[in-house]
This record gives sequence, C-alpha cells and structure tokens, in this order.
Amino acid sequence: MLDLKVLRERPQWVKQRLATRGGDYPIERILDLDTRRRHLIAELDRLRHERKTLSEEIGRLKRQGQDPEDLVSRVKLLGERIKALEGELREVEGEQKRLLLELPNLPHESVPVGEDEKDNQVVKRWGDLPQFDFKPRPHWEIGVELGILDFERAAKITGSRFTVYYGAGALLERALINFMLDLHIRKHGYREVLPPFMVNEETLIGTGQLPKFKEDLFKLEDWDYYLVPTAEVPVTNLHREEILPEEVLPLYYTAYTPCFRSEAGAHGRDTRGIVRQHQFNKVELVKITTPETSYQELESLLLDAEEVLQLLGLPYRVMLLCTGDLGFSAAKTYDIEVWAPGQGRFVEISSCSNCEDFQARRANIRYRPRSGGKPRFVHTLNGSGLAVGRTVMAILENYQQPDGSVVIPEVLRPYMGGLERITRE
RNA sequence: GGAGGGGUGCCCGAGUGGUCGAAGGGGGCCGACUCGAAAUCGGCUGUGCGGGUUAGCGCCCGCACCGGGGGUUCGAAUCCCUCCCCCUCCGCCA
Repeated sequence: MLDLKVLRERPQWVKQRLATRGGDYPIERILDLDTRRRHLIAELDRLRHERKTLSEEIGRLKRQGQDPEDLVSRVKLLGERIKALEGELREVEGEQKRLLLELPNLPHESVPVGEDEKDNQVVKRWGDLPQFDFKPRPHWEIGVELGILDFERAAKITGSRFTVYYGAGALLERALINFMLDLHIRKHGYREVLPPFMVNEETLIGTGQLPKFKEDLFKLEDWDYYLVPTAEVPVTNLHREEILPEEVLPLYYTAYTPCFRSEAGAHGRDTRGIVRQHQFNKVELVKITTPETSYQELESLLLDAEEVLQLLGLPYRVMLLCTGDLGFSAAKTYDIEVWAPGQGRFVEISSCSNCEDFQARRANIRYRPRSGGKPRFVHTLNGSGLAVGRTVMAILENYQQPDGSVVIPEVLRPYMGGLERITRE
C-alpha cells in the first residue's frame, strides 16, 4: 500500500512512477475520496465533541435532580446526524481502501524503465555453460527414462501440471530442501520456520496477493483459507500487527513450503516437464529490516540465493527486472535464471525483491526505533533460495551423461546416502 | 461435536452505563540519594486519525480505540446481537 501522504503531496510524481509499470491508476479518484474523507472526519469530530459535552451536562443535571429533557432531544438529533455521517464516512473509506489496495508499489529509482521482460538487464553471469558431445536432452525425457518422474500417473490421480517423483528423484528433491535450508541456517544466519500451508485472507492482503490476484490462488471450499502460493506469505505475516523493538532487526527467516498456484493465464506455457506446476517445493528467504539497510540487505539476500547455485555448480545469470516486469508488491527485483541446456534457455529459479514498506503498510508491521519515538514501518524482503523443482530440472539437464544417467553434485551426496549417480531403476 | 469460563495499556490485574484513556501492581525510562550499585523516594510511560503550529526534533487542540463488527442509549470498557481467538471438562481422532 502506498503512503497516502505521499499521494497527497506528490500526486503527479506518483502517477509518473506508476506509469512506468504500464497501466492506468485512479489517483485522482483516490484523492477526491481523501478530501471528502477528511471533511467528514473534521465534521464528525466537531459533532462528537458537542455530543460529549452535552451528554456530560445531562448527567450533571440528572444528578442535581433537574429535568434535562430539551437537552436530551437536542442531543438525540445530534446523534442521528452523527450516525448518518458515520455511514457516509464508512462508504468513502471503504472505496478508498479498495482502490488503494489495488495500487502496485512504486519502482525504486535504480530500476530501469521498460515494458516487459525484454527490457530486463543482465547484471551478472556465473559459471561456464556445459559442453556436450551429444545433444543434451530436456529433463522430462531424462526423468521419465530414469523412472524418477511420472507425468502420466500424476495426470491420472490429479490432473495436468502435477508430477509424481519416485526413488532417487524423490530423494533428490528432499536432499535439495535440506541442503538449502542447512546452508541458509548454518552459513547465512537465517532462522528456520515451518509455517502453515494454508492462510487466511488478511494474510494474503498483507503481502499483496489479495484482493487483486485471487484467480492465481487455490481456495478451499467452505473455508476462508487459501493454499500458500509462496512461503513469503505466511512468513512475512508472522509479524503482522506487531511493533518490533529495533534491536531484533534485521530478522532473517528461511522456510520450506510447498507452493500452490493456479497458473491462470499461463495456458500453453511450459506445458512439458516440471518447470510450471500447480504444486512445487520452494525454500524461501525473508528479511525484515529497517528502511536504512534494506537495499544492502537485498544485495546480500541475492548472494545467499546465488550461493546455492554456485555450490551445486549450476551456471546462471542475474537479471535486474525493469519497471514493466516488476511484481505488484516489489520496488526492486533481481531474478536468477539457471541454464537449462536441454531446452537451450535460461529459466527463472529465484526472484529476490525489496518491497520496502509496501507490505509493512498493508500488514501493519512496524518497529520502535532504538532512540524511542514513534513506530516506523519496517522494510520487507523476500527471495527464493531456491525453487526446488526447477533446481531438480537444472541438475538433470546440466549433469546428464551420454548413457542417460545423471551425476549428482558433490555437495548433495551426503544428503543422499552417498549416492553419486542416478541410473535407470 | 457437547458443557462451561475468559479476552482490558509492554506484562499482571480492577472496573458501578455518565468526571475512565481507564484504579492498583510489575517492568521500563528520567531524576534524587550513593564513590558506584542495590534498596528507597519523586516524576514519566500507548496507537491511529483530523486540525493548528514549527526550518526541523517536536509541541498544542480535538476525535477514536478496553478481541473484530453491528445494535440499544442523550451517553457504552460496562447492556444486547454476531463473529474470531484462548482456556477447562467430556466425546472423537492423526
């Protein structure tokens, strides 16, 4: 949520910055409502003050045994007027809030202006692309042939965009989760969280998935609960409606959860393989920081995510997203894209964002400055560290051998009972 | 699922429909005492919104907030309705 004060003071500037994302936003309408809202509040305060004073007077008269009847009828009229204005105020505030909740975050100054992903900038490359003396195959062929991935039975028991893993495939997934968590906990100083995989509506409003992106979520029938689309949602909301002492900041959390996404609007995209699924595993990184440090924390969060790929020996590049490709809540985002030789392209495997105070405002997460004084909104950051299914994909494609087997990266072997290679089962 | 109890400020805890933003305690902060500390004594100790003032920290005025929402009333922490959460007992259960 944007700061109404900023909206009020610099409407043209806000409009311009939002315009760089593309689309049109009802700034004037929000400001009109704001003017009306403030008039109503001023008037209501005045009337309530009068009612309070007169009501006290009534009490005083009654105690003195006098009959305050004309005062009572006068205050009764006041009460009716107040009730009417309160109704009006509720409506105005409701509409203003609805509109405000649908405005995306302002892009940070350092974000390149652009239309869509073609304007994203490559800011870093790591690793040499593997050379094959045969034609590298896509993971869906490798995985099915090894007998570790099964798309047909997944479609039977559930539907499209689901996968069954068997044997070393299931083990690889589980090993990656543990490897990533251990790295972030032991080396990078994050605290492990295992949150609920279902969350309520308030929580989804807090991080920005609702009200605007309901169609991307799975909702339970007869319950106001949704399946989490990412651990960012439950973890960032841990501190919703809280005032944290500055001493505890920055908070570093890492969480493994499955993620559930409807992928509405992605029909026909990435239909083969495990790249785009309705359910996938992810280890997420979440940071809660002061406004002063959030951008340096974003850089270190990115490095924490990159290190996973480095240790696994998977080549990647880092993209700085342009304004037109930014997510709703993000002010600045780096995507990490891993090399997928079987498909001959880079595939997004992590997205690291600074949301500044956008989510903090929605979720009302604040901190009390060390020096005392008023609570301020924290900054929230999140990043994948990493998407596990896509990591499996990248391992299968980058470590594939001419005989169809797949070598397991050394750092994972302790997590897989010493297994060095996946061969046909 | 059945029966009952409860949600008040950073924490504990009192509260009669009117002077309660809320007693009392604890904690914390400031000051006094002390070489210093403990103990003791005094003072302070919320959030949001609207308005005013300031170069600014801030300050002043008003309104709202005693789990959320709605209602009764001239007036609600206090009465009524509804939802949420927590606790105890019984039943069921991974």
